[in-house]
Amino acid sequence: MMSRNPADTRTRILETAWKLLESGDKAVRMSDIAKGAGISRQALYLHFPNRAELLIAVTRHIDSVNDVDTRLAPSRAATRGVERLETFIAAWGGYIPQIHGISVALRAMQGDPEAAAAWDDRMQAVRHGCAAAIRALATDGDLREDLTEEAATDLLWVLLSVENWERLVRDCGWSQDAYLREVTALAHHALLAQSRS
Amino acid sequence: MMSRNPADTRTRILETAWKLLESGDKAVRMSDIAKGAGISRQALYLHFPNRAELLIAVTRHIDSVNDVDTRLAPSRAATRGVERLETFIAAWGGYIPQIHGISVALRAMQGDPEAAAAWDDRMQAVRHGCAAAIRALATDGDLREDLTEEAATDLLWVLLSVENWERLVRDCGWSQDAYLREVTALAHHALLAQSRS
DNA sequence: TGTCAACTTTACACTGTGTCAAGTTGATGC
DNA sequence: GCATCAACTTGACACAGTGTAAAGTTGACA
Repeated sequence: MMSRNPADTRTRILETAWKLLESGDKAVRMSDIAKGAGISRQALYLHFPNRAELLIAVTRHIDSVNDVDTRLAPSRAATRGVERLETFIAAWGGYIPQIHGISVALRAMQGDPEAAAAWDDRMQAVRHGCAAAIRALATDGDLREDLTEEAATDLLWVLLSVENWERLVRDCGWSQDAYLREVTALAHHALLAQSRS
Repeated sequence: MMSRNPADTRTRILETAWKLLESGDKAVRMSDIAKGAGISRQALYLHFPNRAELLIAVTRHIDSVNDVDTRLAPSRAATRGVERLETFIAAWGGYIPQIHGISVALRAMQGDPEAAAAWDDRMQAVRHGCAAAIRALATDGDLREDLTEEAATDLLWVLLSVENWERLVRDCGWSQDAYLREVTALAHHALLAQSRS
């Protein structure tokens, strides 16, 4: 028993789970994570009460590793609405690949109310970002006239969903660059009063 | 034992499963379907080899009840590209509510390769419809110049995904009418060379 | 009357999650 | 040096849901 530091073990579990989820191919059972982290399956339950909590902890771990606030800083700093929209799409769209694996696992646990709530919270956070961008657009008078701010927020939020990223990048074989480019262009055409390329 | 006709029992199973999936609230186990159809759980396996095959049979049943070909006739009959796009969105978008329940169940069975393949097939069929509409647009010269036919097909396909419908109608509380209206408008702005309302 | 097909009941194997209890082991304090 | 404690181990078990197997019931039909 080399490393007996509980914090070490915890992060090793989280990193292992992240890696396994990211690789995506399989189902990722508790025993897989335990084996990957080099501990017994039961030891997982010394660190996390159940699978849902473990997955939720993984998302928080990914967030802290990636420093979400820093990623979003350019968007918050943007002065013009269009700029804010573009930087937000770049920030969130660039973050999706990181959380894609955990997203699949969490959505597959629809049965568990805790897991559902955790994923829902994250999506609501994204929605707030969308709302802020749309509000900035509206303030500049750049929002398409026949769209409510509410409706525009919903549309942008849906457009930027992880599922859409999965479809385009994984199913359609788009590169991450192509995804960002086309989604940004689509948002322009769909949301702005007059589209400027 | 009143109705001993196997075909009757089969359709009763399919209708029951459809109804239960549509209601959406719960997990819909084999025993739920059996109870709903008024037979024993084991009798299900006299009609379907496993859960995946049953779910697939439900989708086929829904298709036959709803007569998909008739729904798509207006789209195929459309002469101009824009008209074809609009009628296709109306047809498919109007069909989504019917298959929404089974869609959730089938996607939740990602583990099962048969279920995955079945859902994939259906999505590819939708994609073909998207491709036909895009091709018609391109032929008319109405497609946005900076879009490949391929890319435009991908975008339309993603836009019309069941997941996006779920988000907008279920999560955001849009009416089916609002969904069809806004999605059609979005497709116009996103895909057409110059948007005409 | 006998046979067959649809269906029933009971029982069990398998997988994956989560719980419980009784060890083992290494660091730390005294 | 010795006890203690926390992290971890092994092994067993309950539970849910799917799928399999086997033996019995029942109604239709020839």
